[in-house]
Amino acid sequence: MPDTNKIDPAAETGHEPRAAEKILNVARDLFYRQGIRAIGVDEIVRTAGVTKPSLYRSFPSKDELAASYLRYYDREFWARFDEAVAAHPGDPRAQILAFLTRVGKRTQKPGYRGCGMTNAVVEYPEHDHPARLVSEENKRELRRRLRAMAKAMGASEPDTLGDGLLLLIEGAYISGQLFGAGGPARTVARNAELLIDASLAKPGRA
Amino acid sequence: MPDTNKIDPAAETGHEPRAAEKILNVARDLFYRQGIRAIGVDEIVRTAGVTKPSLYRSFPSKDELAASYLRYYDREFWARFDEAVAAHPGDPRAQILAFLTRVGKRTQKPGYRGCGMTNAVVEYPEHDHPARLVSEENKRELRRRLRAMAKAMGASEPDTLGDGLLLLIEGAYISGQLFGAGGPARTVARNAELLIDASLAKPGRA
DNA sequence: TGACAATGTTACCGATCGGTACGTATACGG
DNA sequence: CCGTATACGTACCGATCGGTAACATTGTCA
Repeated sequence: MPDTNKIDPAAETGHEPRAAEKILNVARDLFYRQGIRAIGVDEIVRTAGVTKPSLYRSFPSKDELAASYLRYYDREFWARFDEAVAAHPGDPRAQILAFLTRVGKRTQKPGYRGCGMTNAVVEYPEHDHPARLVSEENKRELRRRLRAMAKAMGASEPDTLGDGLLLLIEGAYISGQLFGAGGPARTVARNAELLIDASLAKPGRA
Repeated sequence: MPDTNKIDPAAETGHEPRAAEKILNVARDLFYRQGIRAIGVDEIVRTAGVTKPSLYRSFPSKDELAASYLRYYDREFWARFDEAVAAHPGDPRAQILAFLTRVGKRTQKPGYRGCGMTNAVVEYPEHDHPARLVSEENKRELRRRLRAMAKAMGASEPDTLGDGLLLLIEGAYISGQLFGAGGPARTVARNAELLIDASLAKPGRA
């Protein structure tokens, strides 16, 4: 299924960047670092060195530009996720821990701003906003995969464990940008490890 | 230490609400439900049935009004937290679980919008923003208390457990507004229970 | 009743918001 | 050399942003 925006600026490389590509690259950077609502289209086109009509020729609206930014972010996210999965074939526990170890490290880097999609959900509570739709789809799929991995691990309550891992992940995204280096997000992999092992033990209490 | 805003509209009741009080009440509702950046001062004063100079005589700026909203939110938060603590004297495990059980329930209610302070951090990445300062102070104190409670429980890695609980809490705030009813936030207390019990067992692995 | 302080109101400010009508430059095929 | 299509820029739109100057109203206490 094709993108909503008319052009895919990251299609092939080798050419000098077209206006649409420069715009999306700048928008990705500014939207992520400052927030979508905080950045105006004027600032985007000024930074990209283009003009406003160029933006609106490639993207129907600012909201759709934001959605394109998040679709890009979504692809990057799954690339990172699948990389961790591919590093430990057939071992979902190691897959999750590898992913969370890298998340934990990223959260400690200066200027970390959390998950672009999570942030977009906070910025846009309206359920039909283009940016939110992309984010919600990503999170639903993440939840589905985490639950499946928890089941594959043999957890006694796979849905609980999958959801618990998602809570830890989202908590790491937020805590990372809230506390910076040395914050709670540093422990996300270790806490996931504890939670997983506790869930693999027999039924637990009543 | 007194508030930054000139007036405390929730000081005593029994009088017909002054403009400042009406403004703050409306701002609390709109800022929480829609987000701070999404709401303009015109909409606030219009909804409150007052005019703009009334706002700016009681609050130095919109940013400071947002900070006042968050200070109010901070007080409500600690009231809820201390209520759970007081319900289980000397039993930090039960205190945490009581608090998280209520958090989990709140996240399932329609229109749930997460934690106002967490949302403000996402909306304002600048570290010197008045709204962010209030939120960061709240979160630092929460982290401190969670770690202290983890230590009081006798956790083998108290800082790890305290931080893990904070990750679960922040994850519940986000997931609650992201997934709505039936989302992962429902399991926050159960996952905290698993994590706590795993952390109370002996050292774990290397 | 008169003076003062607190509060509310009308009307306005420059800046920025997202978005667009319309003209211009460049590349390419005939 | 011309016609056409594609890509980009100039100049502008009404609406809304956060914030304010100047004036009117009210309550209180002497």
